[in-house]
Amino acid sequence: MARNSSGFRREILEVASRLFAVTGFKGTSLQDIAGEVGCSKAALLYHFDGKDAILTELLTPAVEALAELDVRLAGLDGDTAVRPAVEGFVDLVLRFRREVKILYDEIPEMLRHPALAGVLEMSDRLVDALAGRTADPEAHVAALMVLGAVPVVGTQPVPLGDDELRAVLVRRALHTLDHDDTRP
Amino acid sequence: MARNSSGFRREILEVASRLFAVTGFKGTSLQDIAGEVGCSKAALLYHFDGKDAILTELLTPAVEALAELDVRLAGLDGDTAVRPAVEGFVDLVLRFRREVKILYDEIPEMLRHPALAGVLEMSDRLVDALAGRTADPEAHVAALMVLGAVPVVGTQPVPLGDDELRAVLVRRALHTLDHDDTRP
DNA sequence: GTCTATAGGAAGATAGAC
DNA sequence: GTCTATCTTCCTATAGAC
Repeated sequence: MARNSSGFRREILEVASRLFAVTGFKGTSLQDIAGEVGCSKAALLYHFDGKDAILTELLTPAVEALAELDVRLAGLDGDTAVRPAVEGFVDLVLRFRREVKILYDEIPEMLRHPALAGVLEMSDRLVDALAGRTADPEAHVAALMVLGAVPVVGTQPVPLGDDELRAVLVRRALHTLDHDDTRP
Repeated sequence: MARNSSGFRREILEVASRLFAVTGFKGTSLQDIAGEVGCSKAALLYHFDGKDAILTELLTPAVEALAELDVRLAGLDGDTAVRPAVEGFVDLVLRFRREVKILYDEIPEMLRHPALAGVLEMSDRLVDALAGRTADPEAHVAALMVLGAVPVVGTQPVPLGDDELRAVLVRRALHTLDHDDTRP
């Protein structure tokens, strides 16, 4: 036959990974995967113990790589941890883009909701403004960083009052964008 | 009676908002909301035209505020847009924390999946390493910013090759953390 | 190994009693 | 206005034929 068992497994994982990254885990049904692969739901469930098992097999390498980074950093004190942490984290994210997208693309999935019409376009223009309306790729990257950074900090518990948090966030975002405040 | 119509509507919105922010939109059923409010699904659907209508009413103020910022920034050229963009964005996120959480907390919902066991704890330790293992709140904020920034950039289309993107990301992340590379 | 058929359940939404 | 009961649809997962 054209595809052996393990080849079929890999094909299922490949399709599932792509669909999960686009429509989210919950937003993707076995039907969707089966349709794309060109087989039945039952065939999927012969090769995997369930939808969860597919996700688990998909994410395990990335989680293991994170665990390795975790161990590596545990041995480093204070300042010496910063650079390895940054490099390790960046490498991890870039290496497992697809897997990270599975986590994060529940957001674009939500952004397709009618209630959020136009938000994507406004975000693009916001990034443009944050980048100082230049075509410089590095400014664009820095602007995207701010776009991702602020919501995470804003929705996470932080040991700061609201006014203080606002001031710190604005200052550090401007710093990231190389627009440090020089006013008195 | 104890609660009038509009009071009931507000209570439904309040409960829905909280549940959406914790378990995500798709992860929260009308049953869940009704149970928490202490009424039936039918009662919910008497006051709202459906689950989507609840979400829409919940997110509309935040989307409108974003639209206002969008208009305000459209009139500003180049560099002059950066600071208002940063301040406007930070204010927006902090003012609509709950709504932003509804978008972003599809992720923590996923992080509860067995395949991702331990990832939250490892993330906490990663933030600690990124912050240089200090108790300084600003360093902690900067570390959280990097944690949020890198995945967004890594999963977004950027006009850079992989090696270049890695280099830019590492450099700017270190810059955000005040650990700029001073090596030759 | 892969299929069809179906069980079994949960979701959103509706109908009609009160 | 709010309820119970029900409808429809979609989901995951299983059983058994081929």
